[in-house]
Amino acid sequence: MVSNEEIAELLLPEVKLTPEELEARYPERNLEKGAYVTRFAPSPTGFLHTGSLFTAFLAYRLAKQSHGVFFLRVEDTDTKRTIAGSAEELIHQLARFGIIADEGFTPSGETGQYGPYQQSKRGEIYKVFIKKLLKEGKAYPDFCTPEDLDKIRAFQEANKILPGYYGPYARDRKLTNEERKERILRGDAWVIRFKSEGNHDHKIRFHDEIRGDLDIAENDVDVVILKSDGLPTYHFAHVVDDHLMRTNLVSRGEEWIPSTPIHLELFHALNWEAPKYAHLPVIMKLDHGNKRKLSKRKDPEAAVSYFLKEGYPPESLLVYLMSIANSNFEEWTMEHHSYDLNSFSFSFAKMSLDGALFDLDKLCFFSRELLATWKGKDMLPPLCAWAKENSPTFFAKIEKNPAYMEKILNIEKDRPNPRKDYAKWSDVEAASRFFYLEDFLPLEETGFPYDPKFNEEFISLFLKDAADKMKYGTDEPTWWNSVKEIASEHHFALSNKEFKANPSSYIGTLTEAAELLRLAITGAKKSPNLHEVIEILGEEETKRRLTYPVHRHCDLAAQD
RNA sequence: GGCCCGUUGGAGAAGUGGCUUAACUCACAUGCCUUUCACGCAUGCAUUCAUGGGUUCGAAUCCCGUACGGGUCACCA
Repeated sequence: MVSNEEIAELLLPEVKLTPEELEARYPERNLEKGAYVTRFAPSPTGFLHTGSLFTAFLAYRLAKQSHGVFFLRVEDTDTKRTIAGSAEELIHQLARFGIIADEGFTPSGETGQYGPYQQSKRGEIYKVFIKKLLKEGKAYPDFCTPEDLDKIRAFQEANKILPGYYGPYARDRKLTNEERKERILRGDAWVIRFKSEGNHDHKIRFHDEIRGDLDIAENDVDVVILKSDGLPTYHFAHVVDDHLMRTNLVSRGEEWIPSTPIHLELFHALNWEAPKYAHLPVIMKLDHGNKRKLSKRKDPEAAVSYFLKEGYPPESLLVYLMSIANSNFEEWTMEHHSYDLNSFSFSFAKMSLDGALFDLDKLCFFSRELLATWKGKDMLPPLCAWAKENSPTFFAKIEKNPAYMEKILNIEKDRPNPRKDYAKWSDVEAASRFFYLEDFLPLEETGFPYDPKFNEEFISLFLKDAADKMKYGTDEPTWWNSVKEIASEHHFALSNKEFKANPSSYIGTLTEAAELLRLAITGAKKSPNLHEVIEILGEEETKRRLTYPVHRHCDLAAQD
């Protein structure tokens, strides 16, 4: 008679540690009541996905607001898909959003008492529990080749039976220990499967923190828990790690709901208490009238790097994500006049169940609102950082005279309702071009779309007069009065009413006069407050622009 | 295909049997303000809560069926 112990020994002779030793090595955490231990557990298989940021962010907030622990564990058990360096990149990108783990991987390395926090380095730990299950007869070696598995599946499909390695179709489950021993000694390749005691016709009920009670069929599949490469599958690694790392709240994407019964059965078999689960909705996108998951391949906004590159402040994205996560967040921001995410208490109860469509418009809205609350000095450093990475020419301009850029950023900021021009840093680059001579000169040469009702000679005279007589270095009303005076001298009506009452006695309206100035000075029909623009440009440059030979260029679509 | 989850306007959503002739926000539209644009302000935008049936004096809210959308059925996570 070959015992389970003997099989376990044959399979995993190198395992000497005991489960008890591990339990002692990773003791229960001593935290205040209600504190959540959460985690973000990415696979280092590529760039940081927007959905992952969402998941990571919420797990982070949950831990923070409950005075718990948030750790970052790298799930790299799929060695084939692992991309070197991507874990580091993930961690650094998360850090740019202020999401820095208390434990596990941080930008400055690995820390914490519950490590290693990288699954590929925990091989021995998993095997300790695999061996335990083996000894207890709760797991067994499976010698099926991929071809064998294909055959089983093909048979099931042909006979319209539920596919999978379970019950009567779990071929090697029925092997005797003698047979197992013989095949192991013979050197046949094996994996370890969990021996499920579940019944697919039974439903189990488990509580999801977001969705409430869920009734799902029990697991009856003998899932692989140890792959032929000696590493565990996700299912087993999750159960062991989250138990040993004392996670008490697992938040993950809703795609994990169907496999939760497997995890629950595993926890039960190991005699552990399962953590709470919260299955987060997935962020979707509308594609030809259909909702679908944000796709890495089709959607640029699926990659967090896209937003960073476009120059959305990380804070904006986070605010937007929180608005999708909790329906009451937006009202909270209005009530508190604040976008401080740390002050807002996130709750599962206010979470909607189906995946929100990613809405770039709304992101921009939040971003504009947020940036409007930042002064020039707050905006300058992140703007610089963005430009340095994404637009060297822009960066050079800023760096040459940061104070100048700060003034530009401060335009119309000093009032109760500041402008909301910028949703992202690249907007600043576009909007500030005319302030820089090297960008303005070529435009000036091409000419501007002056209203055809004025001839060039008149425009020249008016602008020249304005250059000479307008007041510089004064407050706005004084300046504006000087402009009005000049306009009046050139037979512009001082109000639209006056003009309407007596159109023949005026050459045009004050609005039209202002447009001429605006075009000459900024090159566009729309611009921020002219007075502030002039004050930033300075008297000399303003005069130069106003006295530059007038070129009319009517079909400049870009002048808007 | 089996199973699971979901379905309130273009988008995010409030709503948990009567206070809903369905909040609020974005987007859109119009108007006011204004030296332009933006801001701000005002107004408009679901006679209806995927759909059919049922329970009830009364349903977006409870029950059943249908449709649609999403997810999942790997030695991937």
